[in-house]
Amino acid sequence: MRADAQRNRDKLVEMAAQAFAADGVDASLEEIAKRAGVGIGTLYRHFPTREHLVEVVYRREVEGLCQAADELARDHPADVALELWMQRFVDYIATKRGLATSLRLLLTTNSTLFSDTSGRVSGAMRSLVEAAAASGKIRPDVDASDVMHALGGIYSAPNTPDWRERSGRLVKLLMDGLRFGARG
Amino acid sequence: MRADAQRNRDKLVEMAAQAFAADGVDASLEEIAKRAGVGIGTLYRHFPTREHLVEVVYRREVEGLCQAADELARDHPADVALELWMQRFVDYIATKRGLATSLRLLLTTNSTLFSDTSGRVSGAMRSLVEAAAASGKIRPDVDASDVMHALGGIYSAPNTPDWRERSGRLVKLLMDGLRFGARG
DNA sequence: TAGACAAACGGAGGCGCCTCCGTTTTAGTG
DNA sequence: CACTAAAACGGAGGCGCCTCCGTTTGTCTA
Repeated sequence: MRADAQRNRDKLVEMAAQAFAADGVDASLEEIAKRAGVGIGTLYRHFPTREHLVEVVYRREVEGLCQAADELARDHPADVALELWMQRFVDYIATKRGLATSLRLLLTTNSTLFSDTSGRVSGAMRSLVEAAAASGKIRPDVDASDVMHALGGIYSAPNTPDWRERSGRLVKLLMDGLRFGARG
Repeated sequence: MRADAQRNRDKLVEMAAQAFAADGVDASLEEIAKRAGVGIGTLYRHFPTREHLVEVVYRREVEGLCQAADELARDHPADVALELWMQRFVDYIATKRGLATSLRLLLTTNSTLFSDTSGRVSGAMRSLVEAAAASGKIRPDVDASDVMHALGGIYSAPNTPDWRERSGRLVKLLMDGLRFGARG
């Protein structure tokens, strides 16, 4: 791929991520192209349909989330890393919710998308939880899938305006529970 | 509702059914309005979104299918009625397949749609099967849900060009199996 | 039957989608 | 460097979506 093509593609994905986050999946593609500083034709060459673009943005989101797990684990104590990551997980769910309509269509078409991403995310959570348990920062008798399950509450809430705040409190509460009775 | 409004609404649904069958859910709404002899504004007043129109067309399709069961039962021997109805069921699946994308969205939004329609359809099949079994035209040791299950094959085939022919043969084969060992 | 008014009609206009193709840029070659 | 072919760019144009509002029609009352 030519250097300019790569640059434009990256810029398009970047702008699309912002636009989808701000305006939902129905954000104007022409606006996205304009903000990326390219013509609409260029956008369509890279991404033949809106769904293609949504998928790339979504995979990028998942990628960022998983990469953050590694960085947080490197830069913070294990329990703090877990908490920060879960707060970021809330953001991820928010964007996933925004992309839901398109994702539903994608998931029925491209079945690898779901298995790819859900595997990656739960893997990231697992390693954070196990590291925290091993270091004694949280109680040892918890399983990563239990924690994931406990986070399930953030899915259920409708799009209330205070959803983010409530989800943040849910994470803190969960962390308190996890730290209770820890060795460290 | 004013008489002219009712007339226009009926005409719109009629034309929409034809258009969706011919061109899929992406059929032009402006074309549908034109063929119904009304302006595009009238279409949008009756059906604020494409999905509203799809839902009404779909319910109408289900309605017609269930009503056909009664009529066929009245006008034909029980086994013939069952066979004719299953042939019509194939058409129904074909249109349902065509509307699939929109229906998927509708089903997640309006949960009564699925329970309403699938209940009605399986009820119609049940009464046809039971009547045929009771009259001795087909073997008595079959359950309506088994027959429905046997028809499952018509779902699986991708949109091959000969799908309709193959489904028709499937129905005939199934009927032969049902008639085998019947009293009458 | 005339008159009034609520309800329905219809299409112009503005916007986004997407295709198509002439123009520009890049990377490789002599 | 100059040249060239391949690749990428960009935006005009055509089409469908949907809203908005001035016009028409049906229905009810006197």
